Amino acid sequence: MARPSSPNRGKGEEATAVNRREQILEAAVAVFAEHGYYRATTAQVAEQVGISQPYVFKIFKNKEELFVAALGRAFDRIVRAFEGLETAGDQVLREAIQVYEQLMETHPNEIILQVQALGIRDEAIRGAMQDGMRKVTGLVEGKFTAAGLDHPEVLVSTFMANGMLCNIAMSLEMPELKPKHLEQE
Amino acid sequence: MARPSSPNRGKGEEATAVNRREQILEAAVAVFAEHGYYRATTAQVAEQVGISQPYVFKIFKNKEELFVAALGRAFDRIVRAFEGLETAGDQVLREAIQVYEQLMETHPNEIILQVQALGIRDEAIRGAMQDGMRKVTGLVEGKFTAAGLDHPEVLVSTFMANGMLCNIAMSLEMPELKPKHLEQE
DNA sequence: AAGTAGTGACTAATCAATAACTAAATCCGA
DNA sequence: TCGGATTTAGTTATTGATTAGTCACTACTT
Repeated sequence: MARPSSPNRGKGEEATAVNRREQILEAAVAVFAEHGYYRATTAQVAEQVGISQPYVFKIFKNKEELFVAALGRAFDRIVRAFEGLETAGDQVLREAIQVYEQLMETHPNEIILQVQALGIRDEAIRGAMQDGMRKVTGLVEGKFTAAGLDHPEVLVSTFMANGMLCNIAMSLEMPELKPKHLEQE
Repeated sequence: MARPSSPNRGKGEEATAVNRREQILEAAVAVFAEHGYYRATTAQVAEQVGISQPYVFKIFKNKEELFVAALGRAFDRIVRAFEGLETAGDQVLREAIQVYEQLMETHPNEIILQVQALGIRDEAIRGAMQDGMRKVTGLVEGKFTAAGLDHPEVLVSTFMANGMLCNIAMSLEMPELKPKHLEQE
């Protein structure tokens, strides 16, 4: 009784394992962001995709692996976004902020996921979080250095601190917490 | 069969409801910090205090209330610490940093608790977190203003951002993430 | 006939929360 | 000052719900 709703589907949306994986990940991001890792259930993820709950476990070994994959996806997007930075001089800083602000608007759930991962006491999840943070920090430092900025380490640290405060402001729904700079927009 | 281990206890440690409450809160901070809100069990908290699991529910209505109380305790300590700030001029900034660093050393579990609370999707807990953040931000802004600093809002925002990055660095066990300032220690 | 994509039914474990109880301390009126 | 009532501090036993994860199966497709 596979795919009862589409006995002859369009060629663009074959139900391959690969795009099921993507669908599940997308649903997982939304469900985890809404309810948190522990309260979110695999049944909710399955429901959002329109598959049965056990099928989730055919694609992902367990819930932890699903979360780690969803988190990895979120970090991949950030990395891809920052990889686009090419501007030289201190204009790169403004551009980096803009890129991140764009990301927060288009993929808020992936930001929420990160904030959640900060506090989850689970080896695999913490490991994924450490990896992600290291990648982002390293990448941004490379871009700041390439742009010829002085004290890139300090600037990256400040950038990360303000980025994190943005994430937190969003997660807590406290817009007043968002970073305030001297240069007003 | 109450208090089987101490039929005649020392007068300094009467098992009143009030100090049981304190004992439970202290254990809760430790247990929540180690395992996270959802993985931590009320049985673990009880065990650490040396009481039965159901007794926890005689003192706290439910697990959520226990966590909220533990979180409140953590914020109270931060507030008390910052209330001590009296220095004038931009020296107050250095002092604030020092006070917070002291706190992180003496009460790391309360810091971990806060990072966890950032990501917990629960109305009461989020509310407590918002309250705490507002109190701290307001208090620090008052102190910075009283010290005669220019642009206190910007300085507070930067201070909070760096403080949060410290918290995150601790929670993720990534010391390399700690804020880097220009003025080296 | 073999692989791919999927399901329905179930289970095993975990845990917050409750109910029903007891043992000691303290109070208090005759 | 004796002994019953009440309060305080705690316990044991249990349960009700939830939910990750498994198993055995089916139906298309190639």
